[in-house]
Amino acid sequence: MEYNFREIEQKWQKRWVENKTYRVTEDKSKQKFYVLNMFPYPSGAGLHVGHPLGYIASDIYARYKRQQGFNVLNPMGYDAYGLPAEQYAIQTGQHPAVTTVNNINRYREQLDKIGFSFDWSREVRTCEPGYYHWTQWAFQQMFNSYYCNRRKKACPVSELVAAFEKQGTKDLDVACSEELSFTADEWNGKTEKEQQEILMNYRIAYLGETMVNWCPKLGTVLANDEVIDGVSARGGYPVVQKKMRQWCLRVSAYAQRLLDGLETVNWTESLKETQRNWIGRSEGAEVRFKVKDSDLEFTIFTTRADTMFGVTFMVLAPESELVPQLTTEGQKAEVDAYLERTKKRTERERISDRRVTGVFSGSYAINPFTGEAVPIWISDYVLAGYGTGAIMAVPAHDSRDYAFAKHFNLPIVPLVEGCDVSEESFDAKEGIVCNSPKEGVTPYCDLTLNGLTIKEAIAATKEYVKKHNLGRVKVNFRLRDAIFSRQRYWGEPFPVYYKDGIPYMIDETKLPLELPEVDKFLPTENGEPPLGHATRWAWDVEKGEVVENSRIDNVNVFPLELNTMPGFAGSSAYYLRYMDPHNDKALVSKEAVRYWQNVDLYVGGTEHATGHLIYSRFWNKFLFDLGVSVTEEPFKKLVNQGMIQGRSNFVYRIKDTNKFVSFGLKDAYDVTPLHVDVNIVSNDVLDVEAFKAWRPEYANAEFILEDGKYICGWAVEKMSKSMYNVVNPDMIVEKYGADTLRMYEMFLGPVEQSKPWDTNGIDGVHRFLKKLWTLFYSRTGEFLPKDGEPTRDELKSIHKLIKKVSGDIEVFSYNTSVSAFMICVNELTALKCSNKAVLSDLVAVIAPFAPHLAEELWEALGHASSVCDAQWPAFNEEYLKEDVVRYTISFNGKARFTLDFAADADNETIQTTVMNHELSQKWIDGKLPKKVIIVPKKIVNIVL
RNA sequence: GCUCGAAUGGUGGAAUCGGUAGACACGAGGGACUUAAAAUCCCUUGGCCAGUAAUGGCUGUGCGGGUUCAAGUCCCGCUUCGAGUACCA
Repeated sequence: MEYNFREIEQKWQKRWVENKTYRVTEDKSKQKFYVLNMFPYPSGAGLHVGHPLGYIASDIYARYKRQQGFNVLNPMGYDAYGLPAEQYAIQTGQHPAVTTVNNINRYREQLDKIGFSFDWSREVRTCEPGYYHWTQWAFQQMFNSYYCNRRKKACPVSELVAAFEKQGTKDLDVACSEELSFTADEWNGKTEKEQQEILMNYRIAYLGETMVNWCPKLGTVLANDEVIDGVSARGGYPVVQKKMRQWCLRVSAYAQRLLDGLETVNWTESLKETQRNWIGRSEGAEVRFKVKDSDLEFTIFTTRADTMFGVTFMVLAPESELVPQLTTEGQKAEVDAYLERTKKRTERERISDRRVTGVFSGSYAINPFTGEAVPIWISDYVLAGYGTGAIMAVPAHDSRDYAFAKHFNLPIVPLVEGCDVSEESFDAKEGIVCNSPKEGVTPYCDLTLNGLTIKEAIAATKEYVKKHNLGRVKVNFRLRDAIFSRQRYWGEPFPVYYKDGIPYMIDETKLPLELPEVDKFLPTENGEPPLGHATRWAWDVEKGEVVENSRIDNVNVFPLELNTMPGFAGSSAYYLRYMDPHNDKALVSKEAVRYWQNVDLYVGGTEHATGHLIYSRFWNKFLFDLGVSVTEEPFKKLVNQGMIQGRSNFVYRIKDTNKFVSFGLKDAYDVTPLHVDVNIVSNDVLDVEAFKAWRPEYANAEFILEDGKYICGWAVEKMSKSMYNVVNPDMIVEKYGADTLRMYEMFLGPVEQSKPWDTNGIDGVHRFLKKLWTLFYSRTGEFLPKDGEPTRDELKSIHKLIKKVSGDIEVFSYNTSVSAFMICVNELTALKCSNKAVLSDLVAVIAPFAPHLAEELWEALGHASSVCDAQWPAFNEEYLKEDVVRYTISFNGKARFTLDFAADADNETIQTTVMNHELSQKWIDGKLPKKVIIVPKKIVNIVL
């Protein structure tokens, strides 16, 4: 009987649905295990063969854990808000909700064919009100919280207000946008509006005036991780800097915790490193500089406090608030011209064109360590957003300052013994400090760093700064607050209305605030976001409901926020929602979250390293402070699956003809390589007839063949329609079955590694499954397995397999597991094994990989339950023991011959036997060997 | 520029603690069955050399050194490729 995968797979997929096989509930009698995939954005293109890679890997793990007796949560859902659906809506007028649902249905259809063990009853979609209710709710909680640096957690803003009323900002140590200082009396004397504005400085979700990445083409702002090389990550449109009032999340408050948390999670070192770099902690000092002939002073941040004596000028960011204050009359025209020029440059230009530019402000700053006056310059190599937006320039020891000094002919003072700064700066933090204070100059302060190492000098200077109150020791982070507003339609609406220009949260009990209908998805004529088109988008405070805009009256009815939330809002806490997806009272119930805790295994791509994986850790930490989440970190272990690239094929057309020459002969002609659809190429051999039928212009194509075949060239490229290298999983499933697809994707190589898709090897895997089938069914359809005692060889083979696969799954080495299956099946076939017990074990261990086939065979073997609940077999070392162990006998590391010994032979016996062996005598040649090394089970090496 | 990772046959990739490479699969070549094809099965397959043959020898994991009885694996110095990040003071 043939292995009829189509029938088998259909049958079991239906049964799984009927029997609710993958439904999970909180079961306190079992240990939980939470497996999660990064949920997909359902794009219009559908799934290609690369998408399921991670899902298959995690599905195998989930099934394996279940067979080990764990209660496994393995959910799936959709990150349904996003730009493509909205862009499509703008072009076609089709409502994004419709596009999204269509895409989701298509995804679901494709996913179902692969046989995943997802509990679809827990599906979430970020665009559904029942889901974004809790996205909005979390935002409100952030609005109502501030971050206390002392307790290192988020606390209610009401506590902060109480503190202001009692003692103003005295003893305040909280995360803020700007250091403010006021007394209780001053606070109490302020109007509501003024107080609200001050509170914005402290809220975790706050409205802030910030420089944003504005993408004119998309008509929206983008977060830093959504901008790559100065263009938008989606669409690749130019991005410019613009100051805007936006909702922001005070992610920076959590910088230290985000950094510390990395030590506690089981992620790859490289991913943790990426996050560390993104968080960018740097220890340094803030030092105040007075402005010459003025009462003004300003603060700079430096990590190189030891270089205070090498400061030869100061630089301000063009956007710095100090610029207008420090620009002198005489320089004003020049400065304004410079500011105008830099403003026009996009982020991209600033990156690509790194010419040294700058302008003198006309003012001088007094170095607090030397009393020296140094000129203050303005240049765009200093960033407004980092540190204080102002730096002290030490050209001798900073390459950027060096380039600037050279360009504008400013002095360079070296401070490290023996360093040569005639050609380039000496940036290394190694060496002995000299020149401080400058030789021959009467010291202005009593600090001498000469003779110290740079490290010691930094510490000494920091100490001095503290002692003399010249500034303070400071830790800076590169991590910025996340900009949380998008000028888009297809996103979560903010549950916010505006009264007198001040944002207020709509009542928590009235959530969710549903996305309104609009007739156009573009910005309005006066530049408002698309929600500006909504006619019913006002909030009646009295009634607690959305009403017509016409009713806005400044008493009870107020306009609602027009921005929507960014893509990462909905994906930041979805793993919590899966624990309790239908709860309309809370994001997640206490019981559910206490049971499921956090994600044990998270599988997804590295592209989310600085986006989703930062935001969602932040979001979780915030919810942890609130007591909603019960763990500090959301994802215990993280596996990054590699990207599957396309393997494109080429045909070579001889120029100006319709003649195509085979790969091996192409060098003899003048040819143009052309992409050819990989689906009509097999093992790089072109299906010539299919090629003629592929495109009308090729109908009359002629071919120059080699060995009667047309061989195509190939290259690894991104999988995309335009390269004709997209392989659709449905096609593979249709041709070979889901089980073959699953096993083949795993066999392709390590899950973490990126690799090109190549359908060529799939026959081998399919052949293997057919071979497995023949262990169970004869050609005539007779069921072969019989009761009885397994032989020693059979036991050895199957236990070797169990041991190997058990170990491999734990470390995600699925490709070697598939090899092990092949070896075992070959062995059992050779042994003509028909033992039921042995074959049951085989089916049980292959079940996570090929669930449909396993179910079919499991049932045939007479088991009543699903193979999903088949206990994972234990291996017995006894069976793996060899009777005889073959040793390789080496002399000075060169293998010479082999000898067999009983497995339990002791070293002394082995040594004696080897030394007395006639073949050994030839090499030893009568002399005594220096050393005999016996490596257990492997080698006897005799050192002569 | 900085950080991290990788490099093994024609190809994808194996190789726990350093243990004497190339598992498994593809492709290729040869053979069996068949009128023929498909399917299936068997043999060979890193390179070079010797032999009628079983077999034997040399060489071989990007390059150059080193440690070791023994190095794909450890150490030092390079080359190339990939990923992340980019004026972060």
